[in-house]
Amino acid sequence: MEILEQKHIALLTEADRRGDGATANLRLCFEVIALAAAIDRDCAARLAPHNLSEGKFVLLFLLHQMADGLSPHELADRAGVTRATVTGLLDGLERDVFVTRQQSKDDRRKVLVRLSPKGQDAARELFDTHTRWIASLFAGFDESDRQALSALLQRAWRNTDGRRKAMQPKAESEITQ
Amino acid sequence: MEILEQKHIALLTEADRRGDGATANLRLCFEVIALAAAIDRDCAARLAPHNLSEGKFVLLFLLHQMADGLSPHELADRAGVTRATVTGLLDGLERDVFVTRQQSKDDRRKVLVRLSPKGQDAARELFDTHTRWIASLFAGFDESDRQALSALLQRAWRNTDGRRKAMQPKAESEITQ
DNA sequence: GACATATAATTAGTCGCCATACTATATGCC
DNA sequence: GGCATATAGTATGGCGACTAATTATATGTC
Repeated sequence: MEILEQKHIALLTEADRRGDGATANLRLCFEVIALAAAIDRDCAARLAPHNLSEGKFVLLFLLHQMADGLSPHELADRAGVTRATVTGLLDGLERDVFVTRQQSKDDRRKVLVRLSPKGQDAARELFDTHTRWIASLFAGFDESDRQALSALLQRAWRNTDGRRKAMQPKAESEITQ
Repeated sequence: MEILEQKHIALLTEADRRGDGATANLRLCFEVIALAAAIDRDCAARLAPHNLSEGKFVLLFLLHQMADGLSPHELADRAGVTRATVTGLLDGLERDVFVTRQQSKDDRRKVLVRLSPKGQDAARELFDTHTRWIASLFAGFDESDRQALSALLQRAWRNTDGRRKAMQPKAESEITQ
């Protein structure tokens, strides 16, 4: 049984053939990506029966903490996606009656999103199920395992472009986004 | 600087508040996912200037190894996506003249996909650039680091649903997909 | 008070992925 | 030989993400 996917194996085989020496690092990278992809697939498969996706689940969860409701803008910020994406997710959630949209009184540009009773139930139940499942993936890891894995992941992460870019934003004269 | 994303932090905060004890495992899972997502983003950002996506890059690379061309079906199998997805990717690659489609003579249902000269160049150059970049993410890892990380990832992977399902397909009387 | 600017949400268009359904062609069996 | 079935490729439509543009509303300044 192999954690890697078809495409990774093809890439590795070719890299090996060329003998460029970095094959071991390539494999490692693909293992990280393949594990994450496997977890994402599991997550999607577990949420699908409820008519939910990962993105929708995050919104549900965010709203659950905020009894007063949140605006799409706030949801976007907290979920880390664009407002346009939130609009799309809310369309689905509203259609399936997990959520209601209601115009704000003090600022008529704003919309207030609240959980419906169905949404409340789903959020409460799924949050538990979900966190228990995720935790179970790492069942059997003790504190030293966790620290070892975390440290190794951090070391790789320090080499990503995205993190580099996030490091010196002060030097820029203009923030593009 | 934090490897985790907004949504992960929100989830963790709530789990912590509830004190369900599994927070450390949750965080670990999110770290894996966040690193993989960061790598995927970098990958997309590096390929975008060439008008390529990760999916298209894989096809380019697969074709590069096969001078005689491949059918969409074979491409789908080796890339690990559906034939329909391959059709879409090929549409884009053909539009940008990375690739040509040509009907097979011996089996008129079949199509033979080949790299154009532009595709050849792109594949050769990008394969090198790309593998060097990926390897550089794990620069500084020695063999024991690699084995440690790999072993930890494998342990988590053994707990995924997808892997479980792949383990006993013999017992089923019918293969649903 | 009016106009420039900022902000909120949505719409429209693109992309990559999927599942499903269709068309054309091969193949196997009676 | 002819019909059922399998296979190859594509079309269609959905989802979730993005950017850019649009519309409505606030706000700040002269």
